[in-house]
Amino acid sequence: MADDEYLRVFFRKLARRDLLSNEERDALRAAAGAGLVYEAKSDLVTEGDRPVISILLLDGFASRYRLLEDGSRQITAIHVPGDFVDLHGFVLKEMDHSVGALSHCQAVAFAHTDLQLITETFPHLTRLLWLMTMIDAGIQREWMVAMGRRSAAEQMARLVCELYVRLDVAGLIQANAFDLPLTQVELADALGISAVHVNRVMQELRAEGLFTWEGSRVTILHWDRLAQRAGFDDAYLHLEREPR
Amino acid sequence: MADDEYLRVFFRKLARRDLLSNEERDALRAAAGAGLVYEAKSDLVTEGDRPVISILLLDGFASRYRLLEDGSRQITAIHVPGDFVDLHGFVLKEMDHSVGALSHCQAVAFAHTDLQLITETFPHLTRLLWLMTMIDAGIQREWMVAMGRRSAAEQMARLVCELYVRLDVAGLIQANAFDLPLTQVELADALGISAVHVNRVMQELRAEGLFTWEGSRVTILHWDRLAQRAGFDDAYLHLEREPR
DNA sequence: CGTAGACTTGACGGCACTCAAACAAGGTGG
DNA sequence: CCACCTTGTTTGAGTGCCGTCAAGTCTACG
Repeated sequence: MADDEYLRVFFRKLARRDLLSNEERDALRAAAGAGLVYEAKSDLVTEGDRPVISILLLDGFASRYRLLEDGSRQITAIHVPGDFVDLHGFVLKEMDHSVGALSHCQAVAFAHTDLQLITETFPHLTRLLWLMTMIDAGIQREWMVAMGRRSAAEQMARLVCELYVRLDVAGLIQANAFDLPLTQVELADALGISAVHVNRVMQELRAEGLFTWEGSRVTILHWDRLAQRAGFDDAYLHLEREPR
Repeated sequence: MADDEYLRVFFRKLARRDLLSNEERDALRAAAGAGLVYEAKSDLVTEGDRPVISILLLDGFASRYRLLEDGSRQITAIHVPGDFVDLHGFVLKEMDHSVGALSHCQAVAFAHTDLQLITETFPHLTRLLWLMTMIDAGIQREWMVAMGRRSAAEQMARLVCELYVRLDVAGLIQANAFDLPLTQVELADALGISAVHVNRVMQELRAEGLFTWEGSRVTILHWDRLAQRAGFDDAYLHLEREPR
C-alpha cells in the first residue's frame, strides 16, 4: 500500500549494501508493528530493560548512552532515521545501555517473535540485519579511534562528516545541509570531552570556515577540505552494494 | 574425534549464553577448517583485505586495531581464546581494520561458504554467532565509556577486570592469575593514552595493591576492591544462559 | 518582562603529552 | 663468556590540552 512506504528509508539503507528482494521487503513490512512516537529527552529503551520489541527509527535523532555513578554520561552512538536502534536487544535480551531521543522521534516496532521468524525463514535478510549491527559496531570502532588518537577538533569534524554521509544514505541531505538537533552538552557527551571545550573547539572550527552550524542546521561549505581536516574516510560505512 | 575438542573453549563460550545442541556442535565441527598459526606481531587480517575465511582464536591473544596517517595506533579490542576474531569479515566483506597477534597464536579457519551454509540451515546457531558479535560490540561500548568518562587509572583497572572475567569464561584463570602478554606500549594504544602515562598510572595502581602484573602474569589480589576501583560491572558481558 | 535553556567567556589548575635519557633483561655473535 | 644490541620499562623536565568553577550573554517563550 502507499502507507507501506514509511519503511522507505530503511529499505534504502539496506539496498545500499545489497539487493533486497520483494519477498524480503514484504517480510519486513509484515513484521513491522505499531508506530511509536517519543518526545525529545525521553528513553526509547532503558538500561536493564528486557524488551520484546526492537525499534526502527523512522524520523528524528536518538542516542545510545550510558550513565555513570558520578552522573556523567557517555553517548556511544547517534542514530539517524533508518537505523534499527535496538536490534541489540533481540539477541542480547537484556539492555546494557539506554537509548534516548535527542529530538522528537517517530519509530516502528518489530516484535522479537517476528524477527525470530525472519531469522528462521529468510537467511539472507537475516545476514543483512546482522550486517546493520556490524556497521554500527564499525562506527563505534571509528569513534573509539577518534577518541583515543585524535584531537578534539578532528574528532568533532569527523562526527560532522560521518553524519553527513549517513544522512545522505537516508536521503536527508538538501543542498549540503542537514538538521542536527544536538546541544553542545550532548556533543560533549558524545565526544568524551567537556561542554566548555566543545564550545571552544567549535569556535575554532567555525573560524576555519569548513562548515556552519547555526541552531540545529549544519551546512557543509567545503567537503573535501573538511574530510581532510577530519581524517575522514567512509570505508567503514561499507556503502558498496554487493552480495552479503 | 578426540581432536575435535580443540573447539572446546568456543563451545564453552557459546554454552555460557545458551543451550548448544549436539547438532549445532557438529555443524561447527564440520565447518571448522584448517588450523592456523601466527607469530607475535603478525597480522591475522589486514585492513582492506577481503577475507574468504573467518578466524576463531584458539590460543594466544590478538588485537583489533587501526593505524592512522601519523603512525599512531588505536587498539579497539583485545581478543582471547574462544573469540571469533573476524566474523566481521563474513558480513562486512571488506575489512575496515586489522587484527594482529599480540602473542604466538593458534586459530582455526571457517570458510565463509560454510558459515553461509550455517546461516541457511541453523537459525538458532546463527543467532548465537550474531550474539557473539554483539557482545563484542558491547565490550567496545564499555571501552568507549571508559575512554570518554573515566580516569586513566580506572580505565586500566577496568581492562584488567574485563579480561579476568572473559578469560574465566575461557577457562584460563588459575588461582586468580592469568597471562596477559601486553607491553605498556600496547596497553597505551588500547587505552588511548601515552606509553609514558601508562607507566606512571601502572605504578600508582601497583601501590594500591589490588593486583600485580609481573612480566606477562597478572594476579588479582582483591577482586571486590579492584572491581569497585574500576567501576566494573560484568552485565555487558551477558553471561546469563537463556534462550536466544 | 521574567525565567529557563543554551551558548560563551575568563581564570586557573592538573592530568596527560612530548622529548630525552637512563636502566633492566634477554638474546646474539664474536 | 662477555660485549653489544634490542626491546621494554622507568624517570625527569617542561608544556599544553582540556577540565572545573563561576559568571555573564543571548534567545525563546510564557
